[in-house]
Amino acid sequence: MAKAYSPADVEAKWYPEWERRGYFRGDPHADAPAYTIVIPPPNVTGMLTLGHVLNNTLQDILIRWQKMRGRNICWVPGTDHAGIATQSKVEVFLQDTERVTRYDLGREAFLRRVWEWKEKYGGTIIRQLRRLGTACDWERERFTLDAGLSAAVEDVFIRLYEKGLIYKGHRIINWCPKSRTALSDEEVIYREERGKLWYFRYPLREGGGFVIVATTRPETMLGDTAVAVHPTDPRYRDLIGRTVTLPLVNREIPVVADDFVDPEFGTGAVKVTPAHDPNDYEIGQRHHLPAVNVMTDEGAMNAEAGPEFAGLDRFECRRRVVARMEELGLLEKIEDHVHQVGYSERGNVPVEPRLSEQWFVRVKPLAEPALAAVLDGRIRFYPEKWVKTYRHWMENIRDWCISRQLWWGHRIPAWYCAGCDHIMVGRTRPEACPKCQTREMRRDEDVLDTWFSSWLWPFSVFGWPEKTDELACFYPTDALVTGPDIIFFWVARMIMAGLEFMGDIPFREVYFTSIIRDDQGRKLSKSLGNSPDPLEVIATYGADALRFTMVYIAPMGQDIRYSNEKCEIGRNFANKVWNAVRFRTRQGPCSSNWQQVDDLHAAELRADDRWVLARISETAAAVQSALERFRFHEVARLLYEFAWNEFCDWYLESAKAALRNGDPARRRTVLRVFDYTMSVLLRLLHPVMPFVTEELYHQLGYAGEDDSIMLAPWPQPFSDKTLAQLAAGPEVVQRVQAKFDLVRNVRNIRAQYVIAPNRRVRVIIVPTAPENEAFLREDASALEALLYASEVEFAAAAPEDAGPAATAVSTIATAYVPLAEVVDLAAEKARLRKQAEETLGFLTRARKKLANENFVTRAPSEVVERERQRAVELEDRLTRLREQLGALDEA
RNA sequence: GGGCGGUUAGUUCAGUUGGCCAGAACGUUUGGUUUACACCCAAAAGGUCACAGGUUCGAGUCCUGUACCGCCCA
Repeated sequence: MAKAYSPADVEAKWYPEWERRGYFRGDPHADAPAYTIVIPPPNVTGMLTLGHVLNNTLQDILIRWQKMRGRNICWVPGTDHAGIATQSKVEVFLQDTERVTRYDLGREAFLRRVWEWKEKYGGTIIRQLRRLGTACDWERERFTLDAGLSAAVEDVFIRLYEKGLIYKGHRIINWCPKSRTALSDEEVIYREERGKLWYFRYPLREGGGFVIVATTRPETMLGDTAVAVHPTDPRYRDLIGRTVTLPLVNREIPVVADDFVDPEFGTGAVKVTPAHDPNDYEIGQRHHLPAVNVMTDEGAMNAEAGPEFAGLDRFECRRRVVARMEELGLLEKIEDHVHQVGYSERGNVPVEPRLSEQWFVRVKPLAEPALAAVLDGRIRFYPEKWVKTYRHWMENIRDWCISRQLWWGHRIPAWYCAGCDHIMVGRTRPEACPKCQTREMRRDEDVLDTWFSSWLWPFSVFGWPEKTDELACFYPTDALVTGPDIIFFWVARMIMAGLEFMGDIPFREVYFTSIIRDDQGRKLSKSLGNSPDPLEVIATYGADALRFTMVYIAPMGQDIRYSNEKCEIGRNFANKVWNAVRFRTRQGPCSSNWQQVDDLHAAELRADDRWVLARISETAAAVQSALERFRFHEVARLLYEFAWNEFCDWYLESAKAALRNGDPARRRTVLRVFDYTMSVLLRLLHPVMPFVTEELYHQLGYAGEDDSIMLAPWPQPFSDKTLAQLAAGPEVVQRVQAKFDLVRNVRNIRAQYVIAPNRRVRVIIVPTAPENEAFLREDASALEALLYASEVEFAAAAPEDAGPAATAVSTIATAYVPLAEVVDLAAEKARLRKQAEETLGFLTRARKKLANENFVTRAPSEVVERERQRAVELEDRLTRLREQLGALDEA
């Protein structure tokens, strides 16, 4: 074995092998219970980001864990068609390469080009995922525009239309002037901006005077059809019902009273533009105001804005309107104003609220059962706090605008009769209009929101609406792992769709991942240039290192701060485990019966053996429990700390001594305990670090050529019976840890006195109790090795003949290190005095507690008992420290 | 404006139902070629657990309030 782990070859070797052997395949006819995950489909145009790395690592951990537990795993990968993103990307591409627009090409030809582009460049992310080691069932890879998934989309549209849950309506929607399409409310991102608040004077038609209105969007005044005030506002009571003349346009518009108006905002009088503001639209409805649309779909002014402004871009128009109002003496004042501006998620331009005719889903009837499923616990969220967010959204849900003025996507299956405009919804073009028999008709030009296909993902990937074996076997899926940013877009809607179309929840548990930031706490973004390329990270540190690090630094529910250097954690850890195995391979072939230790008895084992068995069993239990609660970072920490701080630092060092000095039987037993423990450790670690664990499992001979750690059983903690037989319970753990504490104390002396590590010293141990002596004598050679001692002597009291000694006072024993030539009396006294002071401090606090009658009577008896014992130990230690100080005084 | 989260060593964070002598990693200091590992070993220093009250025998943990930071929704 190489001196250091080098991941590249190992990763390149095992991934294709796993895939070739079909380990990732889900079998719909298997006897074993299924465990299913559907991947959150990334955009087909996307590249792998660290967000994907985290997300998919967690899914892979669950899948590999369940595979080892014997479940019939099925992890469905795939991509979505990302309507706006893909269409714009290809438009830019065509513009750059051929200088043509989609309008030049026409719909059919353009779509052919998008498909060509997709075949050529799309799905990069899917290939990149393999580098991470994900155990996806690649034979089931799906794309939201596949024939089957498209059929599901059409089917759902038709069903909901027939049920009256899809309708076409005139409403204010969010319009992206750049992509020239409607967006749903969820696709608008609000950003705080420093803007202005302009105060305009609107002249009253009669009697002179003005009403002053404040606005953040002056250009929309061209579409004003009223001024509104609060009905109880005393300042304006007299104005209600009067008429003002809209400047620049010269339209006569009424002053209306409406509860919506906030008297505190601006002047308390607001302009009303029903065609360009959702709230104004509502006011318009209540007061039967006309809606005047003054803009084109590209965000420029149209003819309704008047000849002076028509054709101007909306922001240019804003400047012109303000300038003209000022000329007319109608600009009262301008204030700085911080407000939220809605941006289009994809287009990254301010959205324009716009009155337009679109298709909507009436979501309320779907939302109610979907909310219930989460509130009654059929679906559980981790961390649970997201339930509140979900609930709030579900209870205030608004209809979902699903039509998009794009070409790339599922075209809406609706036809309009040329004769009577009757709407016909169906899979195919109707022969004739059922109303007027006209045979001429045109199909709706629009496509559906991408989320209208991804909300069906958990069942459409299995062939719905056909009744397939896959659906029967794999639905409902088990866990969903995704980011909290798409809880509304996707998670909530999948729950609605699952309940509506499958009659059952789509998944049982949802884990929301952390948001990844850079080491300064900034979100990762392309423009900041602070998003590392995961493939480069994998090339530098290895896939396992990246996976482990991500999991290790990602606590549940918190943001994580990432930097490439942190991957050293994972790389170093992989190397540590690699080297522990390397040590083992030098000790000869693996034990024949490494799989279990059930037939071993306490008498054959050293305390350190029993300790490591106890600890690996506890670790297995803790890891299992952490996985069940989706506490992934706890899994990583448990394994890291066990492997490094316990197994390598202590057990391996202790085993060295036994292997060097022990008789053949002892040697065999120690190797067997080592092998068993290492095999459990590797299996527990496999879901997080699949490559290195597979490689090491083979290196050690735990798995044959054709076998795999993926097929190895998931480790279980020992039964009570086995624990008793091995005497591997809490007592031995406590004892051994006390021994290690003694060792650390002696090593501290060595460091204090700068004793070269290769210099063996004599250590005299005075145990604090006879059973401690028996315990320490039992495995004296390992103790000697751990202490770097030339010899360990046991004595009943401080040695008198040894000359000046440095003293290590620990619970289990006092250790004397005779150092005639180096001991500095003053320094040694200072050192012991400091310890004595510390001990006294703890002791005082413990005594105070025990003297408190309330504590003794009210605290649980085991807590009181523990405190008593602690006090005894502290007292004992203090006594010994003082004795030693006294002895030094005499010296 | 409404809601949710955070504030613990120099830094990044653990700390599950209150029992803690508050942990880890990185960094720092000291010393190291101990035949698994310098991607390492040993040892050490480093904390009024944001602040102010309260509940409790006992609070990093529960409650109330304040400050600052962040996210989501309007």
